Amino acid sequence: MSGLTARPCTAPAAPYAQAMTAKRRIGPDTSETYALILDAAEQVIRDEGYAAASSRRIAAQAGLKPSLVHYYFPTTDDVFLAVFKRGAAQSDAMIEQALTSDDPIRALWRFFADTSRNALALEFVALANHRKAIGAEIVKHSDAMRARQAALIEQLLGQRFGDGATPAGFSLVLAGIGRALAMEGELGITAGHDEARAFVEAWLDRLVPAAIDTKS
Amino acid sequence: MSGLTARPCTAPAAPYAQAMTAKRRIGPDTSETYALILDAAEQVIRDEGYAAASSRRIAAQAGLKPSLVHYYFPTTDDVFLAVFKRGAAQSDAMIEQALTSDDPIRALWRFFADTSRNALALEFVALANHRKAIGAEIVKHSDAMRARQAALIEQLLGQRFGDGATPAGFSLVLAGIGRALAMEGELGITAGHDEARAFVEAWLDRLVPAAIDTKS
Amino acid sequence: MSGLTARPCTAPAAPYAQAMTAKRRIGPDTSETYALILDAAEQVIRDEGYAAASSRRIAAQAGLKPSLVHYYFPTTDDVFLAVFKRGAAQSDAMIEQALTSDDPIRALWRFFADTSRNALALEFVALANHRKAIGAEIVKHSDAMRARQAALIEQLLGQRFGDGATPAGFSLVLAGIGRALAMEGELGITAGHDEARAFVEAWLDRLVPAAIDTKS
Amino acid sequence: MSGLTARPCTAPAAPYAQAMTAKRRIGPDTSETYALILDAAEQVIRDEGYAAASSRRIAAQAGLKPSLVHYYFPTTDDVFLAVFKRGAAQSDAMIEQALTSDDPIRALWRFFADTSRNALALEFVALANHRKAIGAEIVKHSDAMRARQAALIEQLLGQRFGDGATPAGFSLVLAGIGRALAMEGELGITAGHDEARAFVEAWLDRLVPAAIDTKS
DNA sequence: AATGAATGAGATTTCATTCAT
DNA sequence: CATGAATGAAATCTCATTCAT
Repeated sequence: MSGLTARPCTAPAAPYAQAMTAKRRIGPDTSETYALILDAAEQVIRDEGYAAASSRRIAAQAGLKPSLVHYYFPTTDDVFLAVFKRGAAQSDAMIEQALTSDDPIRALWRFFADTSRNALALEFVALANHRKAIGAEIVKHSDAMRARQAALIEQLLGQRFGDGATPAGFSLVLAGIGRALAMEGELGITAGHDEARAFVEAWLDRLVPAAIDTKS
Repeated sequence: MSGLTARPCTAPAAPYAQAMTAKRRIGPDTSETYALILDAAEQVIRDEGYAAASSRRIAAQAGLKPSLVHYYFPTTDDVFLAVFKRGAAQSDAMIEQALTSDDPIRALWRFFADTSRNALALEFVALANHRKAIGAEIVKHSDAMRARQAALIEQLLGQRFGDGATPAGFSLVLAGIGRALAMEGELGITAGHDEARAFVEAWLDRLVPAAIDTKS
Repeated sequence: MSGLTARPCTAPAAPYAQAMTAKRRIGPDTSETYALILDAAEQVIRDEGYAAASSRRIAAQAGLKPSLVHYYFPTTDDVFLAVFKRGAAQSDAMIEQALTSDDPIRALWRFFADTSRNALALEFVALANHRKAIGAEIVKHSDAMRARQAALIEQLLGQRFGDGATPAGFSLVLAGIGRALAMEGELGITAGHDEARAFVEAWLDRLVPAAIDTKS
Repeated sequence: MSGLTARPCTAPAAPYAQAMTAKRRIGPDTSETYALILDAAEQVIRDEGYAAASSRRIAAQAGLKPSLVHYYFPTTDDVFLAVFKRGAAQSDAMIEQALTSDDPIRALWRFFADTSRNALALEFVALANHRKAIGAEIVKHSDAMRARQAALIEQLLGQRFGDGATPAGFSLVLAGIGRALAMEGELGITAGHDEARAFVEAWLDRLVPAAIDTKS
């Protein structure tokens, strides 16, 4: 795979963080170096894929020595998990901001169709295939996010759904279409994109007519 | 699968083989090992992710020596590309079958929401981020598939779309929702799934009412 | 060494040609393919060094399949030896032509200082370090050549050497200076070259004055 | 040899090390392994040719693990370059010593005709054909050496040259003859050697008569 | 006369990780 | 806090060679 070597899963399903907490610093850290490593790791994952995100590569990106990465994150999986958690927290904040904005539904849609966080999320989904800790974290985060959205959508749209849709279903549908647009867009696929966008917007207009006025 | 009489791809990548590409024997004897490798590679990618699909790992899965994998596929990328192309051809066939069935729209929807081909497709999308050859192939295939679907949808549903939807947009929307269901389902996320499914089916019922009778 | 892998010397000091003569064709062959392989091998050795001249690489250069190279030359060393022998024969011819020309001494000097055959010769000398068969062949050829030259120089210049020089010594001196010029010239070293050339020519003029007139 | 306080060259080639090159410890502890690798590499190149100098082979010669060789020299080319540079520095020292001796011209001639450093130098010239970094280093070193010699020869012999020879040309001529003697001698070619040696010495006697007395 | 298949060895390089300091 | 040294494992790829056809 030329450069994409699968790391030997020395501790595949191991208690990846708790057991060695005592040994080395793990978990949120306020130091600059810690953030620097996460930034570098995110960059590498985004640009070259999770398989390229070795501790050496991350250290190089950060301008640090590999040993230091291991000092902060005993295991490379720890880096992945920390990057995911930070990214998930950022997504949460963005969604929270969307949901508390003037026009929550459309803000949510814009978030879903936004390309910026998509490549990273996709890498983590692919990664989840063989890093169970990542998979569990994704599920946890995804469930919480959908529940939060569903609650707010219910409160906002209440009885409006006439097509058999429910808040959670609505959230999933928007997310699915948005993600497809973002993912395909990044690959360079554009056929049907404008039409799909227009279709969703027309649909939202029917569901949330009042917001048309308040929308920027 | 073995019906596509795949030829070993040593020829295209090996520098010394250009002169005799045409003479390459493509009988079943040759294809067996070739198909075996592709099967093994697909299995590994599906189960453990593309990053785990090393020539060693693939060979082990196929019960072959690693050297033999390199004999058929000089480069690991060649394996990926061949697996993708074979998978794409299979998808094409499935879609074609769906589109020529009694109830093409719902068959298409069932294909999109089907979990079986999804993990593999996702791996390739992730892989495409840093393997341009894969990316190009995905785009090519995806564009062709969407065009084919749009043409048939147009012919079937014609003026029925009342929401500003168009055939290509419709295809994308169905694909996006289906993929979200499949991907999340595989991860273990289920919130909102039944509702989303019901919603799509209700929508399809409004668009393709006649088919309700013919559907199983 | 990235691409320069030392071939495992499976049969290092083995009777590299005699023993398997019966098995496969070896030794001078008049077929086109045989010459094609030698041409390709020479090209590769010249351009990329002897270490890059693998049977695969040679086959690629010749547009043939690797198996065919092995069919003509059971061992890669056989290729080297054949290339060397052919090159040596060509050098012999060139020297013979020089020695029978109007101005043999200067023609010999021009041959020595000629760059064209130098890179190849150098590769063979380097190769001789660990392929004893090559080394033996070089010594044999070199001794014969020097003897032939010495005989002719003696006949031409006879008693002219006043500096304690003898024909064989004279031949070696010319060869050494010429080779240095050629070798350094190819590397891009030029300091002192014009001066050395002028020096040799002045020397030859003193030794072979008559030829000044006959020289073109 | 260990007196040149060589630093491990991990720094220059390893991407992650730029920041701390200055901090690299260069104490004897570090240098030992480094020098050990260089010694082993030089030995292998000398005995079996540059093509045999794989990281495995070098490690075996040094009694180290192959990984350790890569730790010090990320790339096999780095080993070659380091060996060349060290050898060049040693040559420089030897030449400097020759040039500052009682009888510099004859000492230089003895250096040129010395067999000990010749095999190695030849390997590097052959290597230079397809390793441009090596080639550049050879040219650089060779030019500097010739200039230094020419300057000193001029100062010593000044107007003595009567045959159209100049200091730089003289240096090249001596080097060429000396190298031919050394190289052929190593191969086992001896025809004309004594005569050539006698010829050069007679020539030097005419050029540097005074030294006859001081010479051992 | 020629060639596809196969294979074991080995070369280069990268990795994660440990450890002593 | 941080890091240089070291190492075993693995990944990718190339080789020479054999063999059956």
